[in-house]
Amino acid sequence: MKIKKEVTIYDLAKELNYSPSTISRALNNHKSISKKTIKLIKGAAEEMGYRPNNLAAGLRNNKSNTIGVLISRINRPFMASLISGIEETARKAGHNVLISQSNDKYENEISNCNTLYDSRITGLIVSLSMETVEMDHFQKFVDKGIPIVFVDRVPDNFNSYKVVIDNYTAGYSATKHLIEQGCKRIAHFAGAQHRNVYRERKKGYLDALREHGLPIEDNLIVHFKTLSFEEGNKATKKLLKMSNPPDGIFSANDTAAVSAIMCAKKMGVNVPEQLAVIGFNDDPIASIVQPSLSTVSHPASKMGAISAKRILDHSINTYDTGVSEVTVLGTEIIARDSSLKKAKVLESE
Amino acid sequence: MKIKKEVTIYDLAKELNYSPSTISRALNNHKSISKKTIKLIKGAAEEMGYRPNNLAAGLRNNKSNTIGVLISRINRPFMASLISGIEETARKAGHNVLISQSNDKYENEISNCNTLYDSRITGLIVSLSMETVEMDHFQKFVDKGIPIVFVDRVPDNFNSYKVVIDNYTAGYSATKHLIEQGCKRIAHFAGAQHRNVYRERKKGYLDALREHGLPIEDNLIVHFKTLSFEEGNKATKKLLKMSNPPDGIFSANDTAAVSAIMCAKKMGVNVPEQLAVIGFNDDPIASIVQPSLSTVSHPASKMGAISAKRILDHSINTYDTGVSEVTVLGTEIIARDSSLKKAKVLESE
DNA sequence: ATAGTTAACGGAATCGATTGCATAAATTAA
DNA sequence: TTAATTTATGCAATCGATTCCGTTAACTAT
Repeated sequence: MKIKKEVTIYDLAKELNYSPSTISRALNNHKSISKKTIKLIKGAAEEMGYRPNNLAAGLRNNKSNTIGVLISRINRPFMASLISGIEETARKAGHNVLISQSNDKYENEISNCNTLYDSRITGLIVSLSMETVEMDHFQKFVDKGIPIVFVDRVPDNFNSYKVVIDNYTAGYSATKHLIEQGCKRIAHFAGAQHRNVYRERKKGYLDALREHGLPIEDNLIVHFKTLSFEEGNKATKKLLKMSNPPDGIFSANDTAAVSAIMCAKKMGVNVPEQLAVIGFNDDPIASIVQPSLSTVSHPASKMGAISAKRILDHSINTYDTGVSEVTVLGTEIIARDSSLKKAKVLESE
Repeated sequence: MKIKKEVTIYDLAKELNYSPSTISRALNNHKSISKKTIKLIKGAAEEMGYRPNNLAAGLRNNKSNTIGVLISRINRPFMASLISGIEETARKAGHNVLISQSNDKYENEISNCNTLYDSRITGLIVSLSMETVEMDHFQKFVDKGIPIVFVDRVPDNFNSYKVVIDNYTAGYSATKHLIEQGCKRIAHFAGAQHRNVYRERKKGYLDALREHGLPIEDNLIVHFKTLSFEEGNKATKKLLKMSNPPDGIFSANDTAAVSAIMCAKKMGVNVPEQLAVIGFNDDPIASIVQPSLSTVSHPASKMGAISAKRILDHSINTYDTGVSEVTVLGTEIIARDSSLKKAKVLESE
């Protein structure tokens, strides 16, 4: 097959008897080109099927109008929504989005970091892998003045833009919600404690117990590796087999929370009467499981949009490496059937 | 803050007293450079923090080692898995992935198409928007010999690579499954008929009815716009209020199927005894809803991997525009509680 | 020992768009 | 009418990597 030759500004220049400079300026609406000429050139460009070469422009300007995204996994509801928010915002501003997933491996994060750097991205949006502790691989971005926005799973020891939710308050509120429903012995499904999100949620849980005069029992706090369905099942079974089992569970994610509900049902434990459950994220499964899962909703798409905006707004002038600008978004307790003991009581009256 | 200067092959050349050509060749393991020199140069490159500039290389070679992805929405389980598969495969081959979503709008699809083209992507992977009928916006890729892989939602009138599942057989099997479970009056939740996937699934449904001697009733076939939860609810309510309601539903997606189950339960209709339900996609909600939803599983991630491989394997030499190379993947019926009447009967014996 | 090969490397053009610095023409000011 | 601006455009360097042609120098074969 024949492969059509690329139409460049030089072709346009030759065709229209203008210099490439004029063509370039016209296409970019440069003020020193008359409106007449601009219209003429743009018309011809359209007609001749001219399409700008971003690689050439990018090389010249040393930037690619591309936002890099580095996350653990795409196929999680939260992450998919996050990316969706990033993509929408970026595209409206004429930017592209490069994605890469670390699969929660430190090594992959480093290698993806480099690849994204090599593409001369305008900025980087990161949600850290489960394993990441060292942050050296991000330094080259800082050195070059390329903005980094950490989202959700953010580092403690690295100054940069950050977009997070108030995990502490969310954990506190979720726990308080269970307490208000009459729970006295609340278990917690905790995630990896070196990741801010899980650590903060747990802190909120602990403080809520303390401030409401409830005892903290270590054997009611289960530390998960991945907060998976299987892990949740196992943990729930173990908890419910205790001589004095908990009457509530605050899970750091929905997956484990749903598994708890299903496990409890299978074991003949009533939810929420005997065991109230609240999760985190408001995944689609939360509203489908029965009883429907109370949870903490996470403005994922909005977080993506804000992160992208941070990059787009970033200007070399105002940027200062030493500063850590943190955006904290609010969350919302979604009270569904899995925790509403009181409502149930009222209902049956 | 100070912004570090980029380290280029020229810097390496000056530092090591080699020409840029040699540096370039060494970094690419060119055979005409001695192993000693390669080791020396690569060592220095590492030490000086050299990182290749993909924009420059891309401009020179007129390709960016980047795969473009154009889909309707990222935050759908199927799509997220698809992208995940693409990303993994692409990255292993040293390629990047640019994503863009059309939100099912024809206009967005066109504009995203252009933007991706401008980035000189190596190949394009597309799942068509709901609205798309005209295919002109893809022509420029063909003209330039850039491979396009259509996935899942593919065009009828455009020759290219295609990666799909056998929707007809899947629809046939799903319907047959309901018939085998004893259903006599099976309804169908159909999607937009100008999209191959929904059209084929319906065809399979119709043929299964015919071949099993069941009548086709037009009022049991509901055409959806988006197969949403709300639409599903409305449709189910209407069906179940009929004087002789259906005893089975084959839904073209899981969302609508789940809504049918929940609606039926609310109306006091037993699933699967009075109404057997089977969906499509095997979304996470399918195994969570109760009774759990029987469905057709879709190898989303694998489809992504295959699509990416198609692009990577593509060589200008073997490519011919006139040919349409279609890869058809198999699906699997996942029989869960929402359709297993017989198993239930056996269980209660 | 001499022609013929091969190994190892350098020169310089090239990819396409951008932009600082000229320049010519047109307009305005004085 | 002439100098001073303003307007519209062109020239040529530049971004960083690649690659087609050389060119040496070392090596091999006869």
